[in-house]
Amino acid sequence: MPTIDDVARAAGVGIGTVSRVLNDSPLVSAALRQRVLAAIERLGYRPNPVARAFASRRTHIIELLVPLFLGPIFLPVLQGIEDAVAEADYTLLVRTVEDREDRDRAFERCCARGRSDGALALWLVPPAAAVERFAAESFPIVLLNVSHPGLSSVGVDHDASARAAVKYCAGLGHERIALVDRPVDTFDPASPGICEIGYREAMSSANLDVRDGYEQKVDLSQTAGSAALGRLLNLAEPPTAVVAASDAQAIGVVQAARGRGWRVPADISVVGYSDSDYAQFLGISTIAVPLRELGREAAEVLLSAIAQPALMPQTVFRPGQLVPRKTCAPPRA
Amino acid sequence: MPTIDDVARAAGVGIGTVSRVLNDSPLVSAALRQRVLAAIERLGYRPNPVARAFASRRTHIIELLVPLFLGPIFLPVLQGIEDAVAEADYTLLVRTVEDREDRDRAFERCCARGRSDGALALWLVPPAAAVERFAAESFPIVLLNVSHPGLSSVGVDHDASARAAVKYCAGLGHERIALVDRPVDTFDPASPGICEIGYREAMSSANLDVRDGYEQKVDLSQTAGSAALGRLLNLAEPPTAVVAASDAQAIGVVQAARGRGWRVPADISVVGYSDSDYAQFLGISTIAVPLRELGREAAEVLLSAIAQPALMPQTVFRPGQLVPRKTCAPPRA
DNA sequence: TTGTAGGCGTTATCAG
DNA sequence: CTGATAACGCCTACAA
Repeated sequence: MPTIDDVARAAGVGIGTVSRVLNDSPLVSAALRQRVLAAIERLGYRPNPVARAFASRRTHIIELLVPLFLGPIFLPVLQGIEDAVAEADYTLLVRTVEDREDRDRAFERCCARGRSDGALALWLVPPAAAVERFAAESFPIVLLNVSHPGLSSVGVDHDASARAAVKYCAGLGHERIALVDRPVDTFDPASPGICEIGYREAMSSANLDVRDGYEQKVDLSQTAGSAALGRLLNLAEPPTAVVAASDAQAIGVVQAARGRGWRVPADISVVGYSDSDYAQFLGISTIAVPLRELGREAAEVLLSAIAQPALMPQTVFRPGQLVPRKTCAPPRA
Repeated sequence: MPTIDDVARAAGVGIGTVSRVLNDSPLVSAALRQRVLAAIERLGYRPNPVARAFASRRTHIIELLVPLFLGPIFLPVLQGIEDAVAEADYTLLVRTVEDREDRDRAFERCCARGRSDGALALWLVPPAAAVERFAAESFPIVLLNVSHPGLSSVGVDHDASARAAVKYCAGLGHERIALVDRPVDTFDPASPGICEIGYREAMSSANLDVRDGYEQKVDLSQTAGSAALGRLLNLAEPPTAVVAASDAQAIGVVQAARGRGWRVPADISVVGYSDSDYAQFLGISTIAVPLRELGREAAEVLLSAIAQPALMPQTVFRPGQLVPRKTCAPPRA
């Protein structure tokens, strides 16, 4: 492997010049630039990224913390991130997170200054210790679809989504509308639900009661959705419509309902969240979320934070949009 | 950020000793090790990964080349890779590939010695130029679900899968069995189909004719599956069963069939490939592929190649397994 | 505009 | 076992 020295020698210039050419510095005469470029070509020289990172203290790498529960919505988000990152000549380091321990470890390591120039955490609440370190080392981090005081974040307005879903069901004539929510912090069941505020607001402004047990708070999985519906149907006055916090939950709800002999949407209506491929295939009414755009924007915010370390934390909220399909209908008379 | 020098000074030892402690070298007395560890703790020292990589010529990073068309099967594979990689204290660098150009660029860059210690390419045929460079620089690379002479690869035995699918349909009584295949090289439609050999073998050993137009070769998408079925149904003697090279294709086939008023499986049977979540939800009969294991094994092969550069290329084949569900039935009398 | 020298934080190779 | 010291390949003043 040729080094910058070999190139310099071959081109009959100093390594400074080669370095400048490599970094598109304007401080090189056209003639020398040509000679250097030719030498690079001739030798098949490729600058060593690690050495560059070491010397410049810039890895050109962004870390991505990805929980596995994202399922089918991960790919669109990843695409969006790539869209932004590719232009900036950055590369992605991915850490997958399966449980709480993973998450903490990932956040722990991710701040290893030098490993990357910044991090993007998807659907993940950072532990307090990590947040402190980020601040202390002014390590740029952007949260996606979660927010945290003092940190940049890009996400959907969950409460607005919940309001839209409830309003839609109420508009169809439903009065007993339940919520299958998820904790803000996936790994802390005790944390508040992401949609509960919006749900309550919408219920109250539609003059509807939030009955006991109508707020289920479970994880994003299909199984959890099924279980939640089971509990809902055991209520004295079971709901006629269910607003879920993920498409997977909604699918679980639909399956559990059918398993009990309820027809969807004739006997019960269901609204999912995200508009994943599943929702499309299965015809689940849902709230579409601009996943690819979200990914792109989050990456852009992070990249600008890297470029201008003094930047204040930014917060971007995007609206979701209701997509009526086949799982919602007026309640039975 | 404290450096190794700070630690050495704080512990009253040389940096060599600190380095040895960091790398679990046995050549340190228990006493000194304790002192060093204490100093590390006290200073909150964290070794700089880039400096380490630079000095040791080991990045502890593995690159992953991921085509976007993988869809829902990417996550299980990624999990498997993580399973293996996590133990070895490696990290993943991900490059997504959307089209042929992306692929070539990804393979081009991925060999930038120093960026990573090795690469894992999923469902991707490497361009000849890249293969040459890998050989020249003895850069470790493992192909997943694709094979290439001289390179390690881990994958499913596609021909065996096709044989199993055809045999299953034939066993149900089908005689007009068509194949919706995919090119070995996704970005080269002219390359042979991954399943065609197995398909032909199975047809011939079941004494069935491969009629004109019965071998469709398209991309992995649902749309492509629909289109292929359209062509199949326009044939003078349309098939009564279709073996597909992906679940997405199979779903497309089902949708197109229903769109034409054909019932599945009453009028036409369909077998998918991979056993993705989609296939489970939608009840598509398919060939299950051990995706997570595949990912783990591929990563393991790569890690061992990194550890022992002299190792010969390895090839691992795993069988798929037929999962009967709701899209196959005997043909109409 | 260009070349030179110093430094980035570790690892690894030596003597001791 | 331990401590200097020389790489590692590149960037970046600084001097020319």
